[in-house]
Amino acid sequence: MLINDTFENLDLKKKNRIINAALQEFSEEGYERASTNRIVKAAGIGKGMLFYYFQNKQSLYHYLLNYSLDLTLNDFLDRIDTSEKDFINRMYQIARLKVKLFAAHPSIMYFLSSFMLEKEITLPDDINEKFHKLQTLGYSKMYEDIDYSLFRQDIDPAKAFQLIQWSIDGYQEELKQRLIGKNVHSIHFEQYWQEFYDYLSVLRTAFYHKEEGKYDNIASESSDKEVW
Amino acid sequence: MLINDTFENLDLKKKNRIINAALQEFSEEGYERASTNRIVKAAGIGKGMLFYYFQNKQSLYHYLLNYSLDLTLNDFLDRIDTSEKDFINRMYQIARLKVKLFAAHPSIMYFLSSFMLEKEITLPDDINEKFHKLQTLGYSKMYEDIDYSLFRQDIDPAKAFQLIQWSIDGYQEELKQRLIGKNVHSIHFEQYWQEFYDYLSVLRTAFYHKEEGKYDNIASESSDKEVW
DNA sequence: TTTTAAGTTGACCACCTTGGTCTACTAGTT
DNA sequence: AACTAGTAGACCAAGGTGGTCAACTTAAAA
Repeated sequence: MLINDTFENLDLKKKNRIINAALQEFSEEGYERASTNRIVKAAGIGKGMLFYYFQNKQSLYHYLLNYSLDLTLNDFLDRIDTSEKDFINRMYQIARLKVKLFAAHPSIMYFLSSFMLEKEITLPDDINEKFHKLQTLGYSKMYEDIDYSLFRQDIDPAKAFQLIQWSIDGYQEELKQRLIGKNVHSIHFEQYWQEFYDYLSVLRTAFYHKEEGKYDNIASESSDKEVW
Repeated sequence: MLINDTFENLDLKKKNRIINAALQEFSEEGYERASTNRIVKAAGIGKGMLFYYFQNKQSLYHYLLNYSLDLTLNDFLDRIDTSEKDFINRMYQIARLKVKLFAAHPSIMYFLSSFMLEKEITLPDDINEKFHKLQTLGYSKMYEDIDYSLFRQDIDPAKAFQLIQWSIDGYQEELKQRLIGKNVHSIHFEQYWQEFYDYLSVLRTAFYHKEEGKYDNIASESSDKEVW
């Protein structure tokens, strides 16, 4: 992946400039159309250096992918608290982590999305394995140890799972569209979390059986100090 | 758009070969990256002919877009029956029309999806107007004249609308993923409509207030003779 | 101070693809 | 025979590609 450790020992600002320039180029253009010329230009380094750090374009791509997967594991999956047995609460928690991750590392998230759309990419075994392990882990972190007894008894819980999942995905997707182009720092996330919370309340009413007053306060992690 | 009517008077098979080759190329590659060389090759015509029919690449694109919008209006929007006041039934009807359209003209649907993702496209006024009229019409065909009284009274109908909408979109998206690469004629649509129907039943149970037995048979258009 | 080595640059290369033109050709009609 | 609409594809200048390499700078070692 890397020719030597020159790149890893680089000044952190420079290193990040290069990584971000590359992530952005690859996610906007896809692997094939991505231009190493534009990458070095955006990163503010000479063309030669890129190929001094990385053997070729492909190595660079693999490096970025590996880097992104590691970050997803550490900053997202490993932080999901599976002791939360309420499915809707679990989803709420995951949504917050997702948004947090997106706000902190947007270019990485865009890069991973674009990677998922690539068709003709072949990966070295180790990265491929890492990727699939992550997928499996993600799946279990979402669905394992859920308390089925909360669901209405006249509804198939598996179907309820799916419908709730799709609803949340739909909301997130729409929110993404609505926020496109806005400056991340100018967004008042509170307001959107409130809106999201309202939708979750409706889902609770619709899919759980009634237990008056039990879930008035959904945000168990309300000790959060961040704005979003 | 067209230089003269030579293209419209073309042998229908040839005309469709060209249209489909172009639709496919544009949807797979996007406007900029699409190659007129590949289009003529796939269509089995000489390079010269494309520019004999169309002034340039842009004219061709505009022609295709106009063509696709017309078809969407005639084969989809105009066929939505707004006398159906039940939101879930309306959505069911729309889903069937969508799938029908997709099966009959997949390349057009892919083309329109890809067009929606284009960022730097500017359209001539007439096409732009047609596009926006279609959007408005589509919106009203989906949400106009819906019977709110069917919804549970402890749930905000606007939110229920959205959640049902997102659920259906989610199902369709997942189905698309599952069916990717399969031969369209080998698919047993019956089975998927049944599955879809089951999800809609759940949504009905969750979001409508109880009226025993009233909606056992959702498919009012069960006189359909088609396989799907 | 001199030598060596690591880090860095961008001009350069051979190659490929692009949208569009134009000459030459065919086939059918007058 | 003359004309014309339809057709093909070689050709063009322009511009981009991933990758190389000789030349240069900087800094540490001897």
